[in-house]
Amino acid sequence: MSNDLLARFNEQEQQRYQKMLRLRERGIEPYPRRAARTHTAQQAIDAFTRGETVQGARLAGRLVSLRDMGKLTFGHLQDGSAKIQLMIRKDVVGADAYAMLLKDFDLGDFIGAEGDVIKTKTGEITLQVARVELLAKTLSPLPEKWHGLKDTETRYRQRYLDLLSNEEARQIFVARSRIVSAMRKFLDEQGFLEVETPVLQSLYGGAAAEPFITHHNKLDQDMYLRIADELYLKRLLVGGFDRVYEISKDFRNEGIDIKHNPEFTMMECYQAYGDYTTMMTLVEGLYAACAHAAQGTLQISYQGNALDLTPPWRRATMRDLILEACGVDIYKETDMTSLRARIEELNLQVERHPTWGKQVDELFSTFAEPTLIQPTFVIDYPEEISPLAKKKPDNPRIVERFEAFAANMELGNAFTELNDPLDQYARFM
RNA sequence: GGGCCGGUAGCUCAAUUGGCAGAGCAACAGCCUUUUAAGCUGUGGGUUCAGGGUUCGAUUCCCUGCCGGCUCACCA
Repeated sequence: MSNDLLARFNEQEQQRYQKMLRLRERGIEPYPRRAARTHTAQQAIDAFTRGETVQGARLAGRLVSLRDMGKLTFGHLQDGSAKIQLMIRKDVVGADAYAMLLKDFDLGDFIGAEGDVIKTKTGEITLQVARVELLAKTLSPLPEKWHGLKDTETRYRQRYLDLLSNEEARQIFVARSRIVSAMRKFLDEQGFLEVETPVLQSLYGGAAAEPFITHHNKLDQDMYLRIADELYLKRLLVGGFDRVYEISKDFRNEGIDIKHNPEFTMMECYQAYGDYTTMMTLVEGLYAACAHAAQGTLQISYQGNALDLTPPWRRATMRDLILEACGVDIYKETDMTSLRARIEELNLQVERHPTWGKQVDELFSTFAEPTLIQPTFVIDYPEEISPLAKKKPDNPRIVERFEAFAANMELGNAFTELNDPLDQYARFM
């Protein structure tokens, strides 16, 4: 090791380095090539719980706690599946191995442990260790065990530390993976074809957001990272596919907060020959499948709210929701003058907007949206704020569009696609 | 981008009016055969985010910058 690198080590890293050298001097390779393992921690626990006798199980993972009681030591080993207690007795593993464990192993080291699964007198399922081995010596100490890692910068920039010390972070990764996989399975079974469309686009569209700009050197041309997949997916319908979807990373050069990230994942799907009621059925079924996969139930708890995702979800028109929430009937106040008059008559505290459609949307988000806790399809939006949706047959000011809400959060957006080229042309003139 | 708050030991946090920079966990040396935030005794560990200013003296007050949190705007 160069002196440069050694000098950068802090006290604890120096100590761990010395332990590693000691192990090597005794002929123990601190970084062996592979580890034989017969069970993950979860598999060992599950097998024992089922009543099976688990003997000579070989586990591998990080040593995450150690409680030395003299001739007996307890600890925990954590692998990708779970955490399991280790019980290490000096008289079982032998004096040399026991001393090595206590002197030269550190929290955070990857170790292999072989033994029988038992239950201690406090009832915890535990590996009674007959043999331990080092799988990889770590030089950096782990974050503190009790308070855990809280510094947000470290949690985000060194996500591996967050995963190691915060169980919730692990759970979120697992839930996310199950959700994405349930989404694929559900859509595949419904006859959708998964596709990938361009991330680098010469013209961006499908949403109203600032793009990230990059440059193609050989073409000497600026390109944009996509802000949405919509336009390319629709072209696949034109090309003859009836049902397509894409799970994609998209990029928006906008503000960052708890619900917004410049780089984010979304799913878009398009289905021919149906309308927005078809999509509502699809969406509630999709959420139900994802919730079942991630939580095993459709009764979920989110930020203090008990949510029931069981289909069918409530459907309510934007008009009725606004009327209930603040007493304005947007089907009566159909122009800016009468809408403003009604708002002033009721003395509503609401931000002003230049057009009727935007003013209606503002009334909705100010008064109606906060009331939407249980899953709800808000249907029938103003045409002005939905330029790609088909108009209602009986009301040209309103289009067949919905947004799904739950726990005051938007879950999705869809509409009966406008496929009349003359109407579409007229709307952009 | 605006406003407010913050950055101190490996981690989580203290530090009175500007006056020797501390605790718990982690680490190190010990004791302990049923612990699980184990317990007990002892020890070491600091460029107080960076740079500048005021002062006899700055973690503390002022300025600039960097990074983060909350919030408003934008966006989904």
